[in-house]
Amino acid sequence: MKKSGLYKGSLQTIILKLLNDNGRMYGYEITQKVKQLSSEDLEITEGALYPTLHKLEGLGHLEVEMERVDGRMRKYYKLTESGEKETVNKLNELDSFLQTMNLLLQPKLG
Amino acid sequence: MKKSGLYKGSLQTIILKLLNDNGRMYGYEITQKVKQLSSEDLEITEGALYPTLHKLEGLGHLEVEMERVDGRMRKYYKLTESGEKETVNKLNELDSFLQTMNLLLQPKLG
DNA sequence: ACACATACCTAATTTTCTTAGGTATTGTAT
DNA sequence: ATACAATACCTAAGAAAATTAGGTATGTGT
Repeated sequence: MKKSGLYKGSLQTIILKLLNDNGRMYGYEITQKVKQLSSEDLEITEGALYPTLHKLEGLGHLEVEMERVDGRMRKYYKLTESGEKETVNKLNELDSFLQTMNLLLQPKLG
Repeated sequence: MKKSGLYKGSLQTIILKLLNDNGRMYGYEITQKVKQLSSEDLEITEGALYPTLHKLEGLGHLEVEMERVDGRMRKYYKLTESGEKETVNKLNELDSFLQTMNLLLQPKLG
C-alpha cells in the first residue's frame, strides 16, 4: 500500500467498507477510489489488492459478476450476507484497535 | 500481539513511545506495561518483542545497559538521539494513518 | 507509432508476527 | 522437598500480508 507501514492489516477492512458503501465495485475502481478518498495519500498496489479480493471471495464474503464495458472486461465484486457481517466485525475490530492505541499512546502524547 | 491483524506494523511505534515516556525499560517490563495500559487487551508476545528490540538496537535507535536485579539479569533499553527522532517519525506516521483511515471509513460510517 | 490509462493477473521476496519451543532464577503453595 | 508460577532472557520454523516486479490485453490521445 504505502511506505508508512501502519497500513498493514487494514486492506481487507478498507475493501469491505468500500463495497458496503458503494454496493458494487471492480478492482481497478477500488484502487482509484482509495487514492481519491485519501487525497492521493494511500495507493494500494495491485499485487496486494487482487490476492485479497480472491481471498475474500474464497471465504464467501464476496460475489463476482463479469461484465464487458467499452471492450474491456471488469470483475464486479459485491458483498454476500457473510460479507456484510464480516464488514461489521472488521469495523468493530478497527474501533477497538483505535481505542487500544489511544490508551497506549495517550500518556505524554506529543 | 492480537488476532485483529491491525496491530501489524505498530509494535515498533509502541516500544519507542513507551521508552520515550518511561526513559528506561527492560523487555519483560514492556510486555507487562502494554498489558496494563491496554486493560489486558493487548499482549505482545516475546517472540515478537525481543527480535524487534534487537532490530531497533541494530538500527542505532536503542542503547542497552545490563543490570543484575534480585539475582536476575535485566537488559535495560533507552532511546538514543536517532531513537528520539524515530519516535517522532513513527508517531507522525501513526497520526497520518489515523487521518487517512478516517477519510476512507467516514462515508456512511456505521 | 508510441505512450499512457484502463483492467486483469501472478511469482519471488521481504517484513512482521505467531507458535512453540529453550535456559535459568526466584517466589509460593503443598 | 517438590512442584508450579512468575520473572527474565532467547531463537527457529512457519504463516500472513505486504512489496516489487514482472506479465497480458484493450482503449485513447498525439
